[in-house]
Amino acid sequence: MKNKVKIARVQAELTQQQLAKKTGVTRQTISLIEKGKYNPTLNLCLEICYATNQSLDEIFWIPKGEKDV
Amino acid sequence: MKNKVKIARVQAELTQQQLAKKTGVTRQTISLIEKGKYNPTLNLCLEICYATNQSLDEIFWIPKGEKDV
DNA sequence: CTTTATTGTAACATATACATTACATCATTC
DNA sequence: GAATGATGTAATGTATATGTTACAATAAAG
Repeated sequence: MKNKVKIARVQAELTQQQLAKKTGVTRQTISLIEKGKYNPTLNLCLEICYATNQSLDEIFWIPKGEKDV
Repeated sequence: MKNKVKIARVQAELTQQQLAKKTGVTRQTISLIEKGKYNPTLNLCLEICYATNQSLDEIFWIPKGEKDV
């Protein structure tokens, strides 16, 4: 699960704690998602986009074939 | 959970059954997602995109403020 | 060198995404 | 008018996303 959450978060100048609060989850959840250790739900993906002012494609898109490499 | 999975599926000329097979889930899961009755994981969203040749933003984006209306 | 902020991660609990089986409805087709 | 394909949905089970609590490591700050 390669994604760009950490990049988006840093660009938005948020800590994991702050992003967690804005998105309604815990800091641990943000940490694990950044580390690629699990597979967030669409709702949470959208909340992360709103909090960082980016789109789903910008943060979460993975080209076909690059996903489970 | 408003999304455009059904529109994308019909444009790709797939039945629920065929889309389910391509994405590795059951027909019931596809049906419930189309009906907005739950909140798919990012992995499954990506599989649906690949199977229908569309992007995350095209199928799953919801503008801030329109989500939990 | 203690304090504080940020991040990683482990153990255990809970909520929910998804599977399985099954049955119903509605078209179409033979 | 039985048979078949497409879809909706309900009951129950399993896997996993997420919460809670807690501890460790690092770096900056005082």
